[in-house]
Formats: sequence, C-alpha cells, structure tokens
Amino acid sequence: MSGETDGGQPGAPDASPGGDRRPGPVLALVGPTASGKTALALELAPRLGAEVVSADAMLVYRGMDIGTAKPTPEERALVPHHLVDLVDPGEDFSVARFQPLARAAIDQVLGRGRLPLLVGGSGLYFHAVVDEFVFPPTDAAVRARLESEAAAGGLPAMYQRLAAGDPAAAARIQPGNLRRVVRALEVVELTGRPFSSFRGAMDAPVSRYRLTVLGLDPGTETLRTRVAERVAAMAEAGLAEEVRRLATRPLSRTARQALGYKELLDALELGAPLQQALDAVVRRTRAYARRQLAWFRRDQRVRWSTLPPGQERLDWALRELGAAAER
RNA sequence: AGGCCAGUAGCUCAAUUGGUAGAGUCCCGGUCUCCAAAACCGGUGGUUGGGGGUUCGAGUCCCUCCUGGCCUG
Repeated sequence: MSGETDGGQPGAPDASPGGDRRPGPVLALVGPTASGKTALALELAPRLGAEVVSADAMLVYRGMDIGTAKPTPEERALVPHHLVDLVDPGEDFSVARFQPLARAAIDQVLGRGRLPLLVGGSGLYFHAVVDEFVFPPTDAAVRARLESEAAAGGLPAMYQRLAAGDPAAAARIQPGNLRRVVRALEVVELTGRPFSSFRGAMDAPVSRYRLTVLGLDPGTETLRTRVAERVAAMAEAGLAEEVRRLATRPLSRTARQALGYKELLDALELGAPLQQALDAVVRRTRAYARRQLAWFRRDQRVRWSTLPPGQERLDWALRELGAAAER
C-alpha cells in the first residue's frame, strides 16, 4: 500500500528555505467536537483542490453515522473523504491500524497532485498519523493475562513492578490507571525494553510532513450551546433508531463506548427514559471537548481561530495557508 | 388550627457519645506512544434555612421564626 520510506530524517535535511524534503504540503484542521471542522473543511476543499483525510477514531465505523456527526453521502460526493466507514462496528480497531492507512491515504492524495486535508478531533490519532510515532507491539494473550491480574486486585503490585523495572514510565503513569499500567507492562514483556524508550516528546512533536495546522476553538460558552443543539438535532435525526439497529449485532468495545451510543445503549438495556440518556450525552460530550482542547492547546504548531462559521473564518483559513506557503 | 418529619456544596446525600463540615455528581484545569468519543490525576465551591440560648466547643442539645412534605380536624 504505502511503499513510502522517506520521512526517516525529519530533523533537518536542509536548513535553507524551501529545502524541506519532507512530503507535503499537508493541511490539518483540528479542534473539539462541534467546533465546525467539517463545515470549514467542506468550504476549503473545493478551493484548494483538497481531499479530506479523517483523523477521527469513530468515523471509521460503518453504520455509526448520526451520533458521530459523520459527513453525509452528499457531502462526501462533493469532496472525497478517506478513512471513513473503514470497518464494521463489531470489528476491533485501533490507532495502530489507523496510522498506516491514513499515511497511505495522504501519500496517495499527494501523488495525485492534490492537497491532503487532515480533519479530526482525536488527538492521539492525529499525532500518530502526522508525527514520528512508532507503536510497540501488542499481544492479546499477554494483555488478557495482565488485565485479569489487575482485575483480581493486582494493580498496586503491578505498578510496583513497573516502577522497579522502568521508573521513567512509572513516573508518567498514574498508579490508578489500569489501562496504562497494563500496556506498559505488556510492552516491557514483549520487547524486553523499557516502555519509556518508545515514547517521543509529545510536547515537541516532530512532523513527518510539511504541515500546517489550523485549530478551531469557538470558546466555552459557544461550545456548550452548540453541543446541546447538536445532540438535540441528532435525536431528531433518528439517533435512537440508529442505535437500535446497531444493537442487533455485537459491537466492539471501542465502538460501544462512543459518545451517544454508550448512553443510548445503556438506556435501551435498562429501559430508562431517552431524555435522561440524551442529557448524559450532552454532559459527556462537553467533557470530551474539554479534553480535546487540552490535547491540542499544547501543540505549538496549531494556529487558532475563535471565529464562528462564515466568510470571515474561511478568509482566515485561506490567509493562514497562504502565509504558510511562503514560509 | 394541631401533630409528626425534613431543611448541610449548583444537584443527590454523609458526618461515631456535642470535638477542625466530607463524598459522589456537575463545573474548571491537567496527563496521554495501539480500547483514546477511552483511561487517569488535580482544583474551585458551604456564615450546615434565619435568629437567639446552653457549652471551653453546636450540623448535632434547647427556644423561636421561615420553607417543604405527610397525618389529623
């Protein structure tokens, strides 16, 4: 698929202006849910000859359309979208699988002489695609064993073990964070190397592309109301029916916990009132938006805008792009 | 009108025999190398309904008023 072997020396192949040999250009659009990423992408793409490459953990699932605010078939007919509707919601999926697929998509778009427009709110997915990021191996059996040990109350001891064998990793992982402790031990066991040796600098990421990143942050208040409106619109658009349809078949762990789906599935099981579930969706979505912002805020590459959707915001994006092209 | 019960963080509730008012949730901030829309960590927030009294010390005991609920007429 990919065949790409460049990007290996992202440091400074050439310090002179215009001497950047990394593939590109690549434009990225990040920000919290409901910040208007999709709308802006659809405005930008036709003007730039761009194709959208999604960097979203939930848009990959077929049949999960309303709750993920997936671009509609009509929108996708106007602008090509990649990395959307990739797998069945029953299938296990992860960033590690996503990474090479997204990079291949970017390379293909570039190969066509078009501009890849990376759009997404999943911080880890975004970084995994755009930065030097190597995922250590995984093993289902090893992980299952560690998980059952933790479930049996072994977490404190496991954390001690990690602290003894890999102090640097332990320092970065909270003792109560079962998931991270398990993963760190899994990697140590599988590779014989400290987990910490795999970690790059998240605060000083090394792009593997000539990259321009635009960020949308409408502000807390606007986001709050937009999230509430969006959830209400989803309910009206038939979210409950979509969830009921999905519930007829087993869902993967990841797909099951998606915002909007988890709450409605729970309500369905318990026979709880729909409105209560929708309120929970709003709350959890707001919390998620906060986490998204926390993730992107520290990325120095992001050029932020607080403008609402409209001509001004579009002009801003085009200006930023022009400025980036000159650099 | 009389009797009983209850008023503690925005919300739901804790607080041994009177002894520094806590927890969950919400909200805000942070962490992050394959479950990431996940997982985890930290923080703001109270004249304990008002007023008076007893006491070294009152959310806790006494009096009174207010509010809500239930019962009786």
